[in-house]
Amino acid sequence: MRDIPTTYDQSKESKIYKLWEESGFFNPDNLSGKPYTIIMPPSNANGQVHVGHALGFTLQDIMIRFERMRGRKTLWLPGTDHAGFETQVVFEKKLEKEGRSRFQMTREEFYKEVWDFVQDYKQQTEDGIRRLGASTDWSRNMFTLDPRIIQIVYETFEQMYRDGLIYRGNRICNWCVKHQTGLADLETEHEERTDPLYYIKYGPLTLATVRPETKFGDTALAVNPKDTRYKKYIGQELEAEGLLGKFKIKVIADELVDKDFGTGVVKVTPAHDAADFEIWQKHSAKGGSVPGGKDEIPGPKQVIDKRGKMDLPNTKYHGLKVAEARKVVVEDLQKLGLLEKIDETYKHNVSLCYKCKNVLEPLIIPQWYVAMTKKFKIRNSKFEISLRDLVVNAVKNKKVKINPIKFEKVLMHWMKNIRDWPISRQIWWGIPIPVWYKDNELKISEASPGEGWVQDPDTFDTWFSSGQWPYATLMALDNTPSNSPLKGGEQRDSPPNIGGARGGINFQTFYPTQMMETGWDILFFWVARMIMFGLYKTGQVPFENVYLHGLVRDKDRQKMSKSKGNVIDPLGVIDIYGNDALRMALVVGNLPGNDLPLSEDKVRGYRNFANKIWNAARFVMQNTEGMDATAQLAPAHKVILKNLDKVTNGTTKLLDKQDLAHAAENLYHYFWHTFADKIIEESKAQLANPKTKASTQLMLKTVLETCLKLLHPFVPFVTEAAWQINHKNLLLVEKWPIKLN
RNA sequence: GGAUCCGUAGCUCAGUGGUUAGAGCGUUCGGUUCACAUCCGAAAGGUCGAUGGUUCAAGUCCAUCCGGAUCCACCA
Repeated sequence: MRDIPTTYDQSKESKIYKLWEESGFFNPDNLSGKPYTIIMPPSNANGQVHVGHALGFTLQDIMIRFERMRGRKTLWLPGTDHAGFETQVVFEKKLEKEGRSRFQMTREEFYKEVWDFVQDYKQQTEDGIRRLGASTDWSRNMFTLDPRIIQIVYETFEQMYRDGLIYRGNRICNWCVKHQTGLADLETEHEERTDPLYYIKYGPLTLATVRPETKFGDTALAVNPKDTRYKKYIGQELEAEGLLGKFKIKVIADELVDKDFGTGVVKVTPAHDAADFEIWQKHSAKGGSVPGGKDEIPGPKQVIDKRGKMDLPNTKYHGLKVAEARKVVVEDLQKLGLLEKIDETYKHNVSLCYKCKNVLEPLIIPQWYVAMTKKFKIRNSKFEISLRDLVVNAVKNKKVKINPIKFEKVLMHWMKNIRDWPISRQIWWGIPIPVWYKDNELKISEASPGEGWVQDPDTFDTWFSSGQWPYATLMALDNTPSNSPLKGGEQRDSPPNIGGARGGINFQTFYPTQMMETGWDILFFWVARMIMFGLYKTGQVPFENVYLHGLVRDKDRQKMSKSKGNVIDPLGVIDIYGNDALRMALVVGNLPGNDLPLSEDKVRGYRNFANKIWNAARFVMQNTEGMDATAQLAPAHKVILKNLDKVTNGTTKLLDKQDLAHAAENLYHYFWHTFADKIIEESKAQLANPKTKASTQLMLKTVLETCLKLLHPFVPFVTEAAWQINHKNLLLVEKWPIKLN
């Protein structure tokens, strides 16, 4: 009998990984067949590898290993993300703890420190990806700040600018006073609060507001045109008593005003309220957005600055924070008899910064925007379409299929109501916007176009660059010489590149990719933008399928968080229970789009399964030594193999349907409760009988090896370890058992 | 305000309109040195959220309601 340990030793996993990696089979250059590509969502290089990473890696690795065994030229391209705002927030927290602040540093100092911080985590993340067993092609590893990537991002920016799809707009944005940057709507949260609603007298009228401190920025009062109570005031200029003496204010009519809110009169403060900004645009030629709009009211009057303090020089309110100013203003209004009443029960939604949860201050700050609904002409065609509709059509026509399908609806609904996307951020950690200004001129250029030019101080929203990831990575690998003179500051006069993307062998071979596997929480942030950029830049979708996984929660369905102390460290788990155990725990019972509760018990259960595989293999190998490979199968054993074919077919079908959870569960069940509990148990007597021995041996060996192959994508380590006992080649590239008929 | 999803065993969830509604974990009982410190066998446990409808047939389709979750959103 061969001496095989009775327990699967998971400490050998790193050796197995090394064996795979050094074999070269992670690299599609060493594989043949039809390409199958997954671009890994680049992991944020600003923290430890967490169990959410482990989930994504596991699902992607299963798909990749399955397709590789099925004979496809599989590329799984790994990468890490500088993660602009996310990383800057993490880093600023760290500075805060050290009693420092970015506002005491130069931009260069800050950038360098963050760079080193990120490089450190980048290394840790890449180690984590290896330890989690991901069969990625490390020769094609990518980082979002790779100069080749940045180059491509700049080219896209330039193209879109020339197509009129990118513009600089001076309009109201979500401003985070703490982080000192504008944010997209997606980066805001809404919270219902009960705040006092103040009824304030404006001459003969009374209006209700939750923000009395912004009254200094009022440029009009507005009522609903159908409101008979106020008809006589429309168009009138009222004289009113205010905190800074008498003032005049015009009354206008707008449908947006709700007759039933408060008194039916609202103040219009375009500099500090998004709805008011819109009213101003409608009622002013200078508002710009409505051609031929009536020039009824003055423009926005800013009374709050970027730090969230009152900007009213030479008044008692100047320099007060908004919250303090509100108190003082209310007191003063009361003293002057201008405060009619306070409704303390008013409930409304406030917008918060999704990171620091501070109330956002709507401010007018110039930002760069992507025009989502504006039509543009596709190159070499008369066809006009908007970026939004590129995405909508691709999803509608199933050029991109989303699993689970309900997210197609969710995406469509979001796209339908989409507004222009602000892509500039007032942060330092990120890709600088390649725009330079001089007097009233603007040039797109990576480097300074010359004397007197000043660069736009902003950086890109991370999603503007990561949204280009699928083609950018592949094009960067090809490192096709760029025809963009961005570096020199000259303007290119070439048409947009739609449908005629440049690209070398990597791009041509692997684009469009087959699968994008990521979390549903970044469907809008990332997936939608990738589809958009992909179609715009290359004329093709970036991926044919999207698989969206959910959030890994603790055993009580709680979100994992450091403060709750319920965070599961995947690397710690695999040290104790092994990689395969964690992988099974992450995949069984995990349907796309659903959150997954994970417990140590569950992992332990699958550790037992890994050991079961090991021991079944041990039993079969010990009992099939020197077997007669030409033996005839007994009819009973043929039946067993026939049933095994059903398992093979079932697994293949489920994997084709992207139903990894059931594929894993069925295999688990078959292997343990059919193969181990029944087939092996019954084989013991047959092995002891010389008449049935040979057939039994052949049957056992066939079932075992088929199972090892079928199980390999799910539990690659233990299956490879078992396989290696008797084979010189790697299970990694064994042929997938195909029994479909 | 708009939208989406979910209510099935103690827990987590499966369940193409068709026998007796399943799995894993947990629970209870029994057995095990013979591949398996990580084993095996068996059992208990369900008016499938409620009501009504379509159908020969409904956990499954439709409507309404109740309960829960989530996403989006410029109403002061």
